[in-house]
Amino acid sequence: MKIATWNVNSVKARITHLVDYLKTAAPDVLLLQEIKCVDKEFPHLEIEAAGYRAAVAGQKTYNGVSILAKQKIDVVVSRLPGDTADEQARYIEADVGTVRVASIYLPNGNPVDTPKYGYKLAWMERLHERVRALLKTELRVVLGGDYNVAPTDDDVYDPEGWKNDALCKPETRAAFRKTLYLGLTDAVHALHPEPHHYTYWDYMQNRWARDHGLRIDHLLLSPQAADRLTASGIDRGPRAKDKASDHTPVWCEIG
DNA sequence: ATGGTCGGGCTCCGA
Repeated sequence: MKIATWNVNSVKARITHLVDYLKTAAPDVLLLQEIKCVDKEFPHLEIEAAGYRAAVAGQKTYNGVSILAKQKIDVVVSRLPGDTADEQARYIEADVGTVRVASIYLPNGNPVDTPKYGYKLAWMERLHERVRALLKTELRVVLGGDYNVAPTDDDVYDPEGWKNDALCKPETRAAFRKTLYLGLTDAVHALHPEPHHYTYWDYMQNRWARDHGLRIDHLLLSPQAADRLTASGIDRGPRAKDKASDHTPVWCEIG
């Protein structure tokens, strides 16, 4: 089973690229972030024509996550548990076949001297509790998404320039490690430990052409999923296109 | 220190 994650930066603006990706990469499951539309505006017709079903947790203008799959999707939750007052659509979790998957759009957190950073850290603590509960189930779990965390300096083209950014700050990395060390496996890092494999390149300053990127999109696997991990990678193709998202898909294969 | 680029929805916000 091939499971991929992609922050598309507007599913409507990216529908042609998205359908191209489904046809060429043919993932069994695709986790989307930043779809930037409400449920009723989601391009279901195009997705179905490509042979996929969709579960959507939409939101107007910002955020929004989705799960696409060739087979049936049984949604478990459409918001991250732990704060019923939080309306932001950044988490959807479902069973697809024998795998529990989640599409995660972790808050960016910048600027760090505003409540946005506190929201990020609080959200990460809620995610930690959700992961703890998921690991107790002993299911095959694949948590994919835009984590807005570059786990180490190896994941950043210019660590010194980014050291005070919400994606790289020590508190951010500590919170990420705390959840990882519950027993999750980073599917790309496990098979490709070399530094400087990026998943995101800012639109500004010609960063894609210069490979000035960061690795902030991850697929985190429970032990039961990691035992079956056979391959993983970053597919740079979609980022090279005209009118690309600023992120590119990350994938893994669960045997 | 500034401004560089996108998408959405509207003349600015979030990334």
